[in-house]
Amino acid sequence: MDEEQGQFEKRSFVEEMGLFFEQSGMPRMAGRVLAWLLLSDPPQQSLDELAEALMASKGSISTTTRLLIQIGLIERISLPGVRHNYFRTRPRAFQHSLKQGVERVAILRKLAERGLELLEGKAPLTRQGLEEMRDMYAFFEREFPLLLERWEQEQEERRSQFVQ
Amino acid sequence: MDEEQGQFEKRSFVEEMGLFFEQSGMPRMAGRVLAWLLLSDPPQQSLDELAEALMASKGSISTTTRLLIQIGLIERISLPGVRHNYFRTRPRAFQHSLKQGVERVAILRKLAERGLELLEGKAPLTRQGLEEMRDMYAFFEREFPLLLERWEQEQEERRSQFVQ
DNA sequence: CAGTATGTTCAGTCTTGACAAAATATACAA
DNA sequence: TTGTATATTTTGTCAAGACTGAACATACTG
Repeated sequence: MDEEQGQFEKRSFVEEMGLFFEQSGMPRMAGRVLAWLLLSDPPQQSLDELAEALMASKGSISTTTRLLIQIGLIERISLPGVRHNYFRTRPRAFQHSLKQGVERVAILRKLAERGLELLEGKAPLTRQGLEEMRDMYAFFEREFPLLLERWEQEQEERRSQFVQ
Repeated sequence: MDEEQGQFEKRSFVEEMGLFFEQSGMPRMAGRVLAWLLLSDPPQQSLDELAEALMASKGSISTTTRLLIQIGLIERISLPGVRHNYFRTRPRAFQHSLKQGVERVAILRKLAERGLELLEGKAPLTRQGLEEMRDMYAFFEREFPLLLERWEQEQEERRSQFVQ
C-alpha cells in the first residue's frame, strides 16, 4: 500500500477510535493514543513521539497515558540506558477492560436491588421492570466471567499448539 | 418504610442512575427519567408528571424521552380518551440494550480488522495487539448472542412454571 | 555539582452539549 | 372554527471538562 494513503487511513483509524471512546464517556484523546499505539511499529512510543504524531500537547498526552494505564489498557516501559519512557499497549488489554465491564454489570444489579427495596409490598406489575433488571444483570454477572474463562482457555490451547 | 425517608432514597436512586448514564456517555437526565419510571407506581407517567418529579423542564423531558424511546429503553403509551401521552419502561428493556451492546462489540472487531490491514506484512509482534483485539471481540460477538438466547429460554421456562 | 533532557501539574481557554424557557406546532373539545 | 391542553423545537445560557502552554519538578549525564 502506498505510504501516503496509509497515513490517511491511520488517521482515520485513530479518529474513529477516538469517537468510540468519546461515545463511551471517556476522553477522545484516550482513544487516539490507544489507536496510535496499536498501529505503531515499533509498538512502544515515547511521550514526545505520541504528542507529535497526534498533534497534541505533551501535557495532554501525559494526562491521557496516565488514564490509560490506570484502566489497564497500556503500560509504561523504560529501557536501561534510555532516558525516555515508552508506552505500549498492554498484552491482554481488552480482556482486562471486559473484566471491568463485569463490575459495571454488578453496579446495575445492585442498583436494581436497591430499587426493589423501595417497592416492597407493591404490585408485581409495578415491580416487574426492576425485577427484570435485577435478574438479567445477575445472570450476566454470573455468566460473563465463565465466558471470559473459556476465552482464556481457548487462547491457552492455541498457544500450546504453536509450541509443538 | 417511612414515606419521607422513601422519597429521599428514591432521589438517591434516581441520581445514581443518572451518574451511571453520564459515565456511559449518555445524558444524565436519561438515567434520571429511566430510574423514575422504574420506581413509579403506576408504571406509566406523563411528561408533566416527569418534569415535576424530576424538577426539570418539559422540553428537557421531551428530548430525553425521545432518546430513551430511540434506544429502546422506554415506550410511549396513549390511552383512548386521555389527552396525555404516558411513558413507561419497556418490557425486556435491558435485554434490548444488551443486544445493542453486541453491535458495539462488532464495531470494535471491525476496527481491529481495519487496523490489521494497515499492518499487512509487519512483524507478528507488531500485529499482536490488534490481533488480540480482533480475536477477542470476534469471540464475544459470537458468544454473546448465545448467552442472550439462553437467558431468554430460562425466562420462558420460568414463566411457564407459573402458568401451571 | 551544574546543566540538560524529560515528565507532570496547573492555570487559563475554548468547545461541547445539557438544560431552561419561550415560541411554535399539534391535537382535541366545544 | 375558536379555544385550550399538550408536546416539540428552538434559542440562549451555563457548566463541565478536554486540551494547551507554561511553569515547575524530577531524573539523568558529564
